Amino acid sequence: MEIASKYDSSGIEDKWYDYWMKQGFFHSVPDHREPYCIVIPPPNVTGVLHMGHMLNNTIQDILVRRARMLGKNACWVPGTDHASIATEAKVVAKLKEQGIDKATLTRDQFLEHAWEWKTKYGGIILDQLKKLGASCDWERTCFTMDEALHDSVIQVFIDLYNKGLIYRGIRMVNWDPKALTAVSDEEVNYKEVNSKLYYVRYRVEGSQDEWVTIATTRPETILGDTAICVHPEDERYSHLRGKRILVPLLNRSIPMIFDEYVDREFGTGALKVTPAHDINDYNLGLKYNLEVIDTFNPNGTMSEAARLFVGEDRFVVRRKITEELKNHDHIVKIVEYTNKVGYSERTDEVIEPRISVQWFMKMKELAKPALDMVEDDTILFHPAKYKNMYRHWMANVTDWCISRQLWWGQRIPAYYLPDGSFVVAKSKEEALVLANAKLEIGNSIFTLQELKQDEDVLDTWFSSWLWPISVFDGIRNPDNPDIKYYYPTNDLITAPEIIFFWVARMIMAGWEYRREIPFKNVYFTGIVRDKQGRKMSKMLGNSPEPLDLIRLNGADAVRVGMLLCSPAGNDLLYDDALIEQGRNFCNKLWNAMRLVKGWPVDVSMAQPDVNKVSVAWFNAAFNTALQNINDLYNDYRLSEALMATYKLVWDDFCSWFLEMIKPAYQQPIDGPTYMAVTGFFEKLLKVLHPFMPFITEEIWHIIEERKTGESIMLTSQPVIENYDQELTGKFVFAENVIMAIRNARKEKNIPQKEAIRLFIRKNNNEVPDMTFDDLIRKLCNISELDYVSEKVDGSLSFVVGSTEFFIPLTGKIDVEEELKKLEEELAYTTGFLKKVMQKLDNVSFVNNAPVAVVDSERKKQEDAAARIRVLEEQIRSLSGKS
RNA sequence: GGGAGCAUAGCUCAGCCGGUUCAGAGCAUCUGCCUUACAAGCAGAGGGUCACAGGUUCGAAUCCUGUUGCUCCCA
Repeated sequence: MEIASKYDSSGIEDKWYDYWMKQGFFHSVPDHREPYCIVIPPPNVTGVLHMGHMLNNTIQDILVRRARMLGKNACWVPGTDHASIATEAKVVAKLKEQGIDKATLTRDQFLEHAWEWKTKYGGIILDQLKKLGASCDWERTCFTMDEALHDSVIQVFIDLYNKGLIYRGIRMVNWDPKALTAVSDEEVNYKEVNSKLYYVRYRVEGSQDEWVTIATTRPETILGDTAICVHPEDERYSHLRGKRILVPLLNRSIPMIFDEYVDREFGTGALKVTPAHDINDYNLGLKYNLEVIDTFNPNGTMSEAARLFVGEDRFVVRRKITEELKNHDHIVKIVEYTNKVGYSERTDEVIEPRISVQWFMKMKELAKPALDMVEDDTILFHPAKYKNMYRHWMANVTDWCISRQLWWGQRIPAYYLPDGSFVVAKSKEEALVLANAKLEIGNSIFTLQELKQDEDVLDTWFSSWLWPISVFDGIRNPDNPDIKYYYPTNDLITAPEIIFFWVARMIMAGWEYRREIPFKNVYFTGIVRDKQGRKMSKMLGNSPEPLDLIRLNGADAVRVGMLLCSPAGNDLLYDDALIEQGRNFCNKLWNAMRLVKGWPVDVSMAQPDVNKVSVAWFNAAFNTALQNINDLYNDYRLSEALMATYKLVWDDFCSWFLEMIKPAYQQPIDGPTYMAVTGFFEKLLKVLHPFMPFITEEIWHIIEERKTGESIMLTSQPVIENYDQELTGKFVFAENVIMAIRNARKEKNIPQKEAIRLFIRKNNNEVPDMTFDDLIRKLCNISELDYVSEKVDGSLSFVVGSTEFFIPLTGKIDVEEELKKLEEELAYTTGFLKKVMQKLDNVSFVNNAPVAVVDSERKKQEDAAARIRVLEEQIRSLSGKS
């Protein structure tokens, strides 16, 4: 059979993915086995696959596939998130393109469009994950607005409201004037911007020419000023006590107030107070009972209350009012200034602090157990450093604003009565019952028509925080078999950016509704950046198209490339070279298969000793490596587990083992060795499978005939078996000998084809160990290998440990060069011995250091001394001759 | 402004509850090789005052203090 010399992933990957799907290998139902469960961090329905998803989902797939091969009942639940703001923005934009204004639609009409959009685009990202090889249980695919999940959210809202944990309150919120909704503190990004600091003077009421100068970055808010505040101990302003000030342009009279809040060093030390448009001013307003004048409309234009510039945009007004203030001689100066401005994470619009009525959730009570469970390692973070960040946030947690002024999402189940009070209930009908039950006897009862449901929807995270429970319908049916079997889930793989948005809140919800953790481990991935360390973004155009990468290199290569350089929690600097490395590795594996498949097998042949020892050695190497790989997995050091596997395959298996047992050209291999080789190959494929699902499946089917319905993904991971522990150490010596001979050949230009003789002299009464002598003979093309008691003249020589090796050569020995090399080695070893002696001569060291350490130093001393004797003797005899 | 983390080879990182010549890995670089699995390869080589300055110790990349630089989180 002719097999291509280069591995080509095209065709192979789709073939196997279809096969896995058709066979239903990804599907899981509860049974007697130990469960292993991951719920996917649901990507937005607006999203398309980006590099971050690739990394994140590769890791999940590795863990799931491995768990499956460890005999667990593995279940990876996929799904998507409705993403209120992002999706609504997309739908609004799309409608606009079609000439439809959202404002002309009813809520129901709009939602119809939104669902249509979701049906059309919402599944794209999940389909893309299939190209990556993701072994999700697609039959369990969930969406945060599916009926079950929706109802769970509503039920939880009602429950928390009844427990007094949800309340309605007037607060300063982060208003997004573009999305026309409040957003939570976590959804505001602060960016440093170059702006200006305007020094504006306000006239003191009742005076002709007495002024107070304030400094502000937002002159457009002057129209909403309701006080001027200075520090009570600021002598510059003490004369203004009891005075009133006139707001420029409006001549509205406002009080002077005195509060320690003011920073005397900043600006002029006098602060204009605009309670409606600044959180700190708002607090001052509460304290001094100031008037609140909201001068902005929801869309960021000036409201009637501003009296000037009504209907004009806040940033246009900033410019215009500055002109106007100049004209009236109120501007003292304008200086350049850098400050931090909040931007909406969703729309990138400048956030406007705004007073409004919103729904909030109390966090303090829920945060306590959620913090404890991470502190005491009931839930483990990988890497653990994120515990610090988590602790800090949880200890300073503030109430969560959960209402959003949108239509796409779970509508808040609160119903308002004509008198402005409200009841919270699952349906309008139930709300009516509750409302009437509250009535005092004699009052006329309410009708359905009189009830008005709250217009707002809930924050998307208010549904995702239930995700690990709600995907199994564990809120509505807390005792159903799925939730009881799969929950708590095992691992969560996510980005540190959403540790508060999501991770912390899932832990809270898990405790509140199941009295259990939602997952045992949280693995934080890094951010995928470009070579210059910049975050990948559409705007910069610095992100490769993931599906192109997969098409060109194969999903296995992409998975390997991405993982190799991304230890948990460290950012990954993406480089095409990484994928190339993955691709080369696929090719290596492929060619190893070609080699082995190409050997004719002669079952009548006895197994040569050299093969026997080689097999025993690789068995030792494999098991040692497997132990290490298992340990790395257990520590969630996946990239290191991959690297260890990579080296086991490439170095130990391909570079050493296959060369060791390789038959001569066109010669057959013996049966037992061939069986061992294919056995090892299969074990390696299994260890590799979680990292590289496609190529391992392909090769697994090539190296042996398989039945329909069989798959490597259903096999078991190799377990540690007995092996000769001493063999690894003995091989290191042989390896050194082989490398020394290769070097000698290279230096002397002796081609591999030309056989050489090798003589070995043991010193210091050492007994020769001949375990690998045949192997050395084979790999180095040695025609004659003998032990001698005297040095061999006219030979190239080298020393390994304190054993001397001689390669007889005619006329090719450069004595000077040999001496130089020996002198160098001697100098090095002498230096080493000196250092060891320094330690051993130090009484404190011998007395204080552990016995094992001292012993090991003594051993070093002996070995070095023995080696020095041999080197010195070689030098003596060599220079004696010259 | 408050807090956290990091600094080791050209790059990405491991080592860090002190103890093997401990200074490592992969990639990159350089030198030989188209050796009948693989040039997407093989065989080798070079490369670091472990950010800087002190301290503790018989012994420090590892522990302590300070300095500098970078990153992240919160306000």
